[in-house]
Parts: sequence; C-alpha cells; structure tokens
Amino acid sequence: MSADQPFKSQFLKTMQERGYIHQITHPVELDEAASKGPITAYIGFDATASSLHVGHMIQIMMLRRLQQAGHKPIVLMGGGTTKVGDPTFKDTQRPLLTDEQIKANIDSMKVSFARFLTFGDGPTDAVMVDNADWLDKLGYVQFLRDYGVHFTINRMLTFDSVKLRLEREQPMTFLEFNYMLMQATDFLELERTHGCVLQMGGSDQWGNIINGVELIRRVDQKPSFGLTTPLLSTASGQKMGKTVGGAVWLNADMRSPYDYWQFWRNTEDADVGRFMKLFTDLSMEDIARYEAMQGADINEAKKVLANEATRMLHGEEAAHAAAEAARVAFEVGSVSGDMPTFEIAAADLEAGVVLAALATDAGLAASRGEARRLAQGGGLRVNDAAEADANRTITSADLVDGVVKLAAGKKKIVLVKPV
RNA sequence: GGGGGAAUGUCCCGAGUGGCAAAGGGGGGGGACUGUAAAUCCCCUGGCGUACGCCUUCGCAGGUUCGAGUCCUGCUUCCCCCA
Repeated sequence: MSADQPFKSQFLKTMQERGYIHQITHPVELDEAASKGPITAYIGFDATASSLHVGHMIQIMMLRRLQQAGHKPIVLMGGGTTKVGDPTFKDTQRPLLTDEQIKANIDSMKVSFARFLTFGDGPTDAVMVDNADWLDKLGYVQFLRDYGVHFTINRMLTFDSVKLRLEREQPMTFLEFNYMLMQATDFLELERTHGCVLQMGGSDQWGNIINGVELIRRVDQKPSFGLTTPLLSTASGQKMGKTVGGAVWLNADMRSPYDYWQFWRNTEDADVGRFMKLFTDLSMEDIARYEAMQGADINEAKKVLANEATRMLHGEEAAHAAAEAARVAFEVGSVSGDMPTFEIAAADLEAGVVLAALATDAGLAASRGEARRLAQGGGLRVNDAAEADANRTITSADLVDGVVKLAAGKKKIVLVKPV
C-alpha cells in the first residue's frame, strides 16, 4: 500500500503509477505472486440494470490492466445476489428482478465487457461466471455449518458498513448481515474452481473482500489477496459519473457514443491527467505532456481523453463521428447527423406541434411544465435562437436543412427530423 | 408483553401555528462570466392548461370540521426505554 517500496510485478507497478490502488491486504506477498507468473483475479458486478455505466469503468479497467500484464481476469456477475435484491437501499423496496431479467441483463452487460477484455479459454483469457450457479444451491444448515462457524458476530460488528448503520440507528436486516458471508463464499468458490487469488473492488468493498480472504485462509489454508480502488470523485468533490441527463450508460442503445464522448469532454481541468491514467491506455509519458497543459489549451487534452475513452468502448469510427459532431456543434455552431435525433411524423410537423410538447417528447425536458420553465429561463433554443414562449407551435416552416435543432442549455441538443 | 417517539413535496435531509402547493438546505436544471472546465452570482425545481384556473401530494384507512400535513380513531413500518 505504501508507495515507498516499488513493486516488482508489472501489474502492481502499473496499478500504482496509474492510481488504482487504495488498499492492498498483503502488498509484498501479492507482488511476489504476481511477479512469479500469471495469477487469477476477479471483480463482482451486480446484474440490476441492463447496462453498465461509467461508474463501473474503473473496475473494468482494472481487469483490463490485469490482462494486459499477463494475468487472468474473472468477471463475476451477481446473478444470485441480485435475485435477493440489494438490501442497502432499504427505503425504496426495489421490485425484485425475475430470473429472465437477470439473465438478459447479464447478456447485455457482456457486450461492454467484451470491448475491454479478451474472453476465451486461453490461460490469460477472461471468463465470466455467475454466482447464482453456486449460491442457488446453498442449503441453509449446510451453509451455517460450513461457513457460519468462521465468522464471529463480534468481528462483523466492527465493520464500517455495519457500524455506521448502527450508529445512525438505521435498521440492518439479518439478510443484509448475511450478505458479507455470501460474498465471502464467492471468493472461496472461485479460489477452488479457478485458482483465483485476488479480489478487487471499490473501497466500500474492503470489508467484504477481507472476509473472503479470511475465509479462504481458514477453510483452505491458502493465501489470497484483496485490492481496493480509491473512491472516485471529481476534483471539485462531486461524485463521478453523472452528467446532464442522468446515468452515463455504456451500452450504445442507452447512451449514444456522442453523449459518451461529451461526458469525457466535460471533465474538470484538474481531473484530466488522473482520468487519462485510469481510463485510457495512453502511456505515462504522453499523459504527462497533456497534464502539463495550462488554461484553455487543456481543452485539447480533454478531446484526447474523450477520443480514447470513446474509441475503447464504441470503436474508432464512432469516436471519430462523435468528435466531429462535437466540433461541428460547438466550434462551427452548425449541425451534424451524429447528434442525437428525434423522429416525428411529417404530417404532425406539418400540422404544427406545441414547442413545450415537442421538447418534452424529444427528451429535453421531463414535463411540459419543465419545458416552459426552461423557456422562460432562456434555456430553450430553436435553431440556435432562444425561445421564451414554449407555447408557440413548431411547423415544417421551422425546418432548416431538413431538421429543427432544439437545444436545452448549451449542451443538450436534439435534431428533430420528420419522417 | 408494557411505555415513549418517528414517518413530510416518491432524489435526499428537513421546518411546519387548522386556511398549505407546504419554510430552509443539499442535489438537479437554466442563465451570466469563461475555455463545452472550476469558482462565483442570478433564476427555476409536483402535473395539466395560453390564462382567472383545475388536479394530485405530507406512511395507510376512516372520522371531526366550511376547511386537516396539522385534531380524533384504527392499522402498518421503524427507533428508544422497560419486561
């Protein structure tokens, strides 16, 4: 964990210099193991949504670094744990997902993983597993006898996740309390079936990861390791990952490559270097050059960051198109076909549509009232002209080059196209 | 089992005297300034309607009242104390 003694293994060296490491259970031993030969490591992902989002990127990138350094990554999908439902959000009882939904989610997420990892049967090829495969089969009594004996309540109560809850006098259910045991058995299972020796995750997972390490040591008398990443926030203290218009999904059908590019383009100055290290494959030397940029020049670095990040996820072509669309939109002030579009029946447009309704349907506002407020505040623009009256009708007379350009604020742009 | 508290604008925290679309934050959105950044300042933040307006909201279900987030009854969930 300390930066004082340099790591020997390529993997940890990279991890450290690029800023992925927050804590490691046994840094020296892990370094030793990783420098001797290929090791296997895993990260767990929930299957609650049909797409991963940028918040998952740091984890995905860790697995990528692992594979790049000649080791074997395992993607653990929480098919089993998702079935129970994450109890952390106790306020809103989230509707439980069906087996089919979970399966569909996993399939859908796999697409994104495949952009960053090479899957297959080779020694360093990534594999994907689903903890439903073993959690579903657990017998309660058997589970208690096999694993329950290795956990003391005394210790479990010392974990931050539990302690915080108790201090705030918030309820913690027994189910939730058992969660850490289930996660620990995941690690044990992977250690036995795949020879997995390392679990990685966000810093909030530290306690859970330790439990797994501990369990393996007690049950199988084998060493294993845990590594966590720092909590990612922007330089100004915001939680990383949100943007105008909600979650930044990785799947192209949920968030366009254009939006994804925009997300990275809007990175804060102070974060550019850090994000480049974490989210691109650029060399440390290149990054150092970009990091040195000052003032407005740093915008060039942001473009590079956006290009690289988008290229990895959506491919070279999509990245180019997104960059070009952005250039046209912001630097030329014109329109480009790669901007998000909203299709409307030509007949409807011919007849005329109330602007507030159109802006709402096109996704620029959540309701007509919001569109009205937006217009009154001067944030709604039609063909680049601010329009304070959201009640005016938009007709085919407003078409410019075959589209009506609607914008909410400076960055949310939608082209309305008659079909 | 007994006693005492709590649930508020469906993003979160949180004030609330019988007249309340309901204080104040945070978060979010927009504008100004800039560099598609940060910081700062200003505006907005339940839905529908062009509008006097209508509708829906304060755990759930009833009741008192011209009128209830506010009073009464029952229920649900959570917290604390006693057993």
